[in-house]
Formats: sequence, structure tokens, C-alpha cells
Amino acid sequence: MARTVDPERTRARRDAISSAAADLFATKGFDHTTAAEIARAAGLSSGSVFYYFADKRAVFRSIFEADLPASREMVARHAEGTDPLGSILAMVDELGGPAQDPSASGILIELLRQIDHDVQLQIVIAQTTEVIRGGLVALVERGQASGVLDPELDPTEAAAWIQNIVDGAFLSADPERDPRPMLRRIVARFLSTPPSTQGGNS
Amino acid sequence: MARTVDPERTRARRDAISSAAADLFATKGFDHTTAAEIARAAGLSSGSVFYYFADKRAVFRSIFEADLPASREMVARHAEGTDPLGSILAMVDELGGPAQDPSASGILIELLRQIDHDVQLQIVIAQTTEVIRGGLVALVERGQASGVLDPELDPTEAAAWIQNIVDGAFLSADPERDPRPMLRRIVARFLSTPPSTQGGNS
DNA sequence: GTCTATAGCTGGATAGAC
DNA sequence: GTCTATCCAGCTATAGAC
Repeated sequence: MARTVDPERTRARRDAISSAAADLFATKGFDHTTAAEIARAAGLSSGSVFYYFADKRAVFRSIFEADLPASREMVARHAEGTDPLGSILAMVDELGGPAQDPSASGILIELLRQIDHDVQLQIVIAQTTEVIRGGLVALVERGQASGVLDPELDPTEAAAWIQNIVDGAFLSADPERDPRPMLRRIVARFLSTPPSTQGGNS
Repeated sequence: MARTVDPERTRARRDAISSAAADLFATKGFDHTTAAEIARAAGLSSGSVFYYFADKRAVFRSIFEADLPASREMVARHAEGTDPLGSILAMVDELGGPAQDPSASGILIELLRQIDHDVQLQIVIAQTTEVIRGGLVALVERGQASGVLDPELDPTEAAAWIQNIVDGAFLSADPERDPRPMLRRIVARFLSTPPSTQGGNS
């Protein structure tokens, strides 16, 4: 006896809605994207959108829910290794690479707009941010211990600024220009031990 | 005989609407701020908003129109001086200082969202951005000429990245934390001549 | 110039057929 | 599960009185 619902199919439908919506939200914004448009883009009717999602916000949230496991995976992948700064820069490359894509830029901006108005979304994003920050903090600390990175920096604050810098790159998305080389330069110089300036602590 | 319109009064009313709207747009967003709310906050009726402005977008634009002369003034103020890097950092301080203010952060995010949908707004912002960029480019070039700043950097690209970094600071507005010291560090290190690394060109 | 009142439209979410 | 049809709230922008 077949089950009433095929979970695989349900997931596929949800994903279709989610990814069609992501494109629309990125280009038109959340408020100017109608449920009917999402439905059309996903190949079903407007009523069905509300069968798979409680409301429009839930559709928006679903876009970012996939990021959490992906972030965990990325952090784990860069956690080991003998070169902490190298690992940080590799993470920066991964995080900042999509900044070239205007669609990624658009969805980040939309996220910034929506996050104040949706507590559930705040939780999802806070988790993802924390995972990435945690990975960066650990690497900064290791870099400081090995003398490559400036020991004066507070690791948590430094990690937050790395995320800031990367996010800044998203704000001027230019498909023609790979932001990663400059991002690497900025972050590497930001973190590194001052060449000779002796910080005269007693 | 008094003139029918008192230009001074008209300007005052427009400013009242503009600044009341800025607060609302920053916290609630453009789409969720109604003309009636703006009117109430400015102390007049909803119909009057459309007497002073052609439409809601024009109200939003007016917020940024004041930035252009202010930017010219700031650039002029930092154009002279014997210490180009110092001048750049002073500009970064001025540009990034408001990042602490959640309202400034909110309005920047809203700007990013609206700019795609309003050509007139694009023009206003492009002009302001150009003025600031121009000021930074000149200072970078002078710093390079005097050997303080890395000659390998393309001045225009470097200026654009300074603006990116500053904007990034706005994305995590924290009233408790002054972003300026870190911004100065990041920008100074980003621009400065590499300590000894000889770039072996030929 | 400034108000009140409202026309006219849009779009989220639902009801109920299939 | 998926559709169509639609209700209803909310809003911009205008009309016209004062």
C-alpha cells in the first residue's frame, strides 16, 4: 500500500519552490515577489505554495536553512591543517566567491532587510553565523599561538570583522571582477603580526 | 505684498517630512512605511506629503540628496595636507562613524534594496559615490608617489575597496562598539607598502 | 497649502471543487 | 495534493472642500 505522501517528492517540490523563490527574491525583493509568481516559476499554482509552506516568510527562510549544514561541512573541512592563515584565506575564498554573482548579492541584501522582521529567520542565521565564526575563531587562535597572527587581536572580534569584510564584498557585486584576490590581501594583512612594531607592554 | 509661497517654510516642511521618513524607512523599511505614517511623524496629513513630493520614492530620494554637497565638502576638507594616509583614515573615520547607529545601518540596507528600482536614485547615489571615490583616489595616488602606500595597487580599485570595507561595517551595526579603530587598522594595512617583500619586476 | 475622504488597485491567504 | 476563485485588508495617490 503506497503511503499517501511520498516524502521524496514532497522534498523535491519544496526545493523547487525554494529555489525559484530565491531567484525572484534576489532580483525583485521579498515584497515585490508575489506568491503567484513563485508558483508560476516553480511550475505549480499559487494555492500549492501555501500547501508546502505556512506563509511567504517560510519560503524565504527555507533558502537559508540549507546553509547551516553546508557551513558546518565547510568549517570542518578547514579545521585541520598546519597553516591556520592559509585555512582562513581558503574559507574567505569560499565565502566571498559568490559575491561576484549578482543574485547572491541580491539575496544577501534581502536577508538584511527581512531579518529584523522574522525571529525564526534570526535563529537560522545566527546559527550559521556562529558556526562560521567559531571556525574562524579557532583558526585565529591557532595562528596566534604559532606566532603568524597578531596576538593583540581578540579572536572573536577579528572573526566578526572577517565576516564583515566578506559581506562588504557582496554589496558591490560585479560579475566581471573576482573579489577573492583583494579579499585575501585585506584579510591577510588585517590579521598578520606587525613586522617589527614592538608593542611595549612593560 | 507677501509672496504666495514662503520658500524657507517650504524647505522646512520638506526637511521635516524627509527626516521623519528616514527614521521610519530605516526601522520598518520602505514598503512597510505608509505615507500616512510619514505624515503623522512629520506633523501633517497624508495628502500633504504628496504636495511636497511627487510620490513616495521622491521622499526616499530626498534623504540622500543632502549627502552630495556634504560629501563634496568632506572631500575638499581632506584633500590638502601632508599625510595622505592620515587623510584617508580621517575620511574612513567620518564615513564609518555612523555605522554604530542602527538607523544609519537600516537606511543603507534599504538603499541597497531600492536602488535597483529607481533610476533617479541611482544617479544621486552614483554622484555621491564618485565624489568620495575621487577624493580617495587622489589621496591614494599621492600616498603612492610619496612611497607610503603600495604602488602595486590600482588607485581606483583600492578606493572602491575602502568604500566596500566601510559599508561592510554598517551591516553589523552595534551601538556598543565603535567600529572606527578596526576600520583604521584594516584600511591602513590594506594600503600600506609591503615592509620588505620586494616585488621582483624584471 | 493643507485638510478629509475615497477611488482604485494589489496581493496574501483561504475555501472548496476535483 | 493541487487547482481556481475570491475575500479582504491595506495602501498610494488624487479630488475637492476650506
